[in-house]
Amino acid sequence: MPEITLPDGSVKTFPGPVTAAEVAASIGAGLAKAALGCRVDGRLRDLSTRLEADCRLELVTEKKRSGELDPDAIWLLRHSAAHVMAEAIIKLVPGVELVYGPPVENGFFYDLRLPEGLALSSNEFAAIEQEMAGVIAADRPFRRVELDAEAGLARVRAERNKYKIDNAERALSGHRHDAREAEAPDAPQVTLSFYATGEPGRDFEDLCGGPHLPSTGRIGAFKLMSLASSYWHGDADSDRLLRVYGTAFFRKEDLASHLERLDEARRRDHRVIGQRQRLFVIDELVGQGLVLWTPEGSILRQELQSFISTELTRQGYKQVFTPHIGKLGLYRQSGHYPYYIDSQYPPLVERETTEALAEEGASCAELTRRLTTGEVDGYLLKPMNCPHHIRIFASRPHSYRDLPVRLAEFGTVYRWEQSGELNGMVRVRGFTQDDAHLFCSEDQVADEIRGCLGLVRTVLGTLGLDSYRVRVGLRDLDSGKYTGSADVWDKAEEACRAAARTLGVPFTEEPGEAAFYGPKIDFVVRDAIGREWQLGTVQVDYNLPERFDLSYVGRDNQKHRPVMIHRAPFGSMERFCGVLIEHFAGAFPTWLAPEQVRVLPVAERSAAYAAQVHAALREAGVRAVLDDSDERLQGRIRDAAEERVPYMAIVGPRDAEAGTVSVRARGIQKDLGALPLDDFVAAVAAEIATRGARRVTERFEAAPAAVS
RNA sequence: GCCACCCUAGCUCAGUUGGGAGAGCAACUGAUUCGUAAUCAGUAGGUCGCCGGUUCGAGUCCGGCGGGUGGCUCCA
Repeated sequence: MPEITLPDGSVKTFPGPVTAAEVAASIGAGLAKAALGCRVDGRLRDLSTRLEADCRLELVTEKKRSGELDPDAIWLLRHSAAHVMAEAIIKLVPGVELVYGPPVENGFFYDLRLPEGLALSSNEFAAIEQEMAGVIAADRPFRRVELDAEAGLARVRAERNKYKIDNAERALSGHRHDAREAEAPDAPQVTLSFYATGEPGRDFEDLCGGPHLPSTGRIGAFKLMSLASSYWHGDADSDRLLRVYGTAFFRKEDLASHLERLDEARRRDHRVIGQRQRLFVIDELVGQGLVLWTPEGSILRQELQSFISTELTRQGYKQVFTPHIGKLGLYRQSGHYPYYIDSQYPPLVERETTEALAEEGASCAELTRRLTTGEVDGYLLKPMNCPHHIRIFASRPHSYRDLPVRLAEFGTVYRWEQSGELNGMVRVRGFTQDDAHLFCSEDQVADEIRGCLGLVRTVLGTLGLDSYRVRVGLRDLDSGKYTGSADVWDKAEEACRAAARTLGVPFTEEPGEAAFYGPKIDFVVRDAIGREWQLGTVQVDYNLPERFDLSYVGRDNQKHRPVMIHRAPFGSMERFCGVLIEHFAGAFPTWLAPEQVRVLPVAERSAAYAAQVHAALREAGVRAVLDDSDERLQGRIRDAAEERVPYMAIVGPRDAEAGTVSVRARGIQKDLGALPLDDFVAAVAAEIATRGARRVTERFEAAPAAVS
């Protein structure tokens, strides 16, 4: 006689086992119709689940009672859509072996193995979608079939699909990789479940832990998105699978708005905007992942660097410059070579050495060996700036009174990223970090970390990237891969934690995410359309000072080991600018905009005055461009608007007469009115100097339409 | 690196079963001189990514290479 406790605290008693669906029906017809699944004692289950014992029951509907979407509902929907897609694909491509089809953040995928010699292309999506639409229109129920382990395994084995056999074996041994329920990871199942999309024995059936929607008809809208490949078990040495991505929603409008969001992201893509606004190019003759900054993009970067430099100077950093390469021995000592050998450009070896080796008939393997041992020396494109900065620190004796020593450099480093990882400006092979290394005593670590965080706050705040969080990467206590003693680590981790707390932004602690030489703090910023980007990092390092035997003389006249802090709060100029392009969708704040004001004479007879306005702006340090082409004014306004120029100064005979300019501001589709030329120049200059704290548009807010 | 897909004018793209290489925008020239999101006309522009193959004939079919996109895997 189960007693069912509902979320409102009420208890319903039934004379015998009931299904969740029946409980829903006993509450109301509306709920019975809306119910998609249920949570039994917090675990997501089918609506058809039989409740035999006392439990807490929550019925899952599209929206929670509070009105927000229930993530479990969308999970059920997408998991079910994955089954429908699998059925459609199997029907259209006989011989396909299904592997694994879970819901994911924005949809679902199904991994499959195509028969030898067969390919699937996105051209076939329409046919698959049509097939799926048929299954959905038929509104077939999802039926769970549960077999004991032996019978279930026998059945899966009979299908001769090694992937599903593996899935079944893993489920029975507790390794369910599609685990969602809290109970899951290590609780072996004692049964295997299959889900039929319709009638067991007649319709499509798939080994699956469930749960699912009551029926296919609940899938309101879906779309196949893309094809990709994946590895079985995520293992590069294992089978390659074809992954078909799709997404599904309860309503067509939700799918439409999802697609609209994707479009918006595509419109903001820094590669698209970067090309349209000519901010950077990546040229295949120069090389993959190597960014060429155009004059326009260079302004953006230079403005950011100047801003950051100003803040660094304010915080007592000293700027340095170091070369792009260094001798291999330097990196052997730091440990970067050969430990990270796979992610470095190969070493440069002197010509005579190469020739001697060739004469000797040495193999590549032999060369590599000698480079590693130091029998052969060479140069390395620097993968990090720290060794160079360390040598600057070591070039003179230091007293405790000097500390902290803060060496900053916009340092360009080169890393051999896998070609498949490269992405526009945000994942590249040569990039300039806003790097600095702080050499300090142990008791200065916390303050120095706080200083780094302050810098981040200032810069991100100015850019309107107000939403960001912090990840504190701590060591994994069970692993021995770290250098340094436990108490030093404890101190460093506590310093990171304490510093993160003072930031006043959300932070998470992630054990196992520390660098091998120390804990770190990563910054993850959220851009204007809600995407997260990992930018910079602050890392505490006890290892390199040891390796380079760094020291300072303490108050006690003894040598002491400094602690190093590595910090690149914005990661790299490439990634940071790429993120900013997307954040601003190319509409940069005036201080960053490559072109700040466009001067537009109404017609040729105003050319002389326009030239005067142009000159006055340039004189004041404003990046102004004069467009005196004989396009009509409308056309030139359109051009400037599309190029996202912050301000247009439109001048005609009336302005020439009165010594004014008529102002248009980006994003405001009208003439704001006229300002005296000097006022306008001063207002633009002030907006630039204050990095947007004061704005030209303020001049028009007090008295809108003062001048028409 | 791996898998799938893609590569046609400066940009965005069309090119049907293998048979004349196209459009819009940009550029250039001329006309137009105009007060707030596209003035009109004309001209020029291509080794159809590169190399090889099949074919009487290849942008189109096949193979190799290069580059890109989406994923996977990685990211000091």
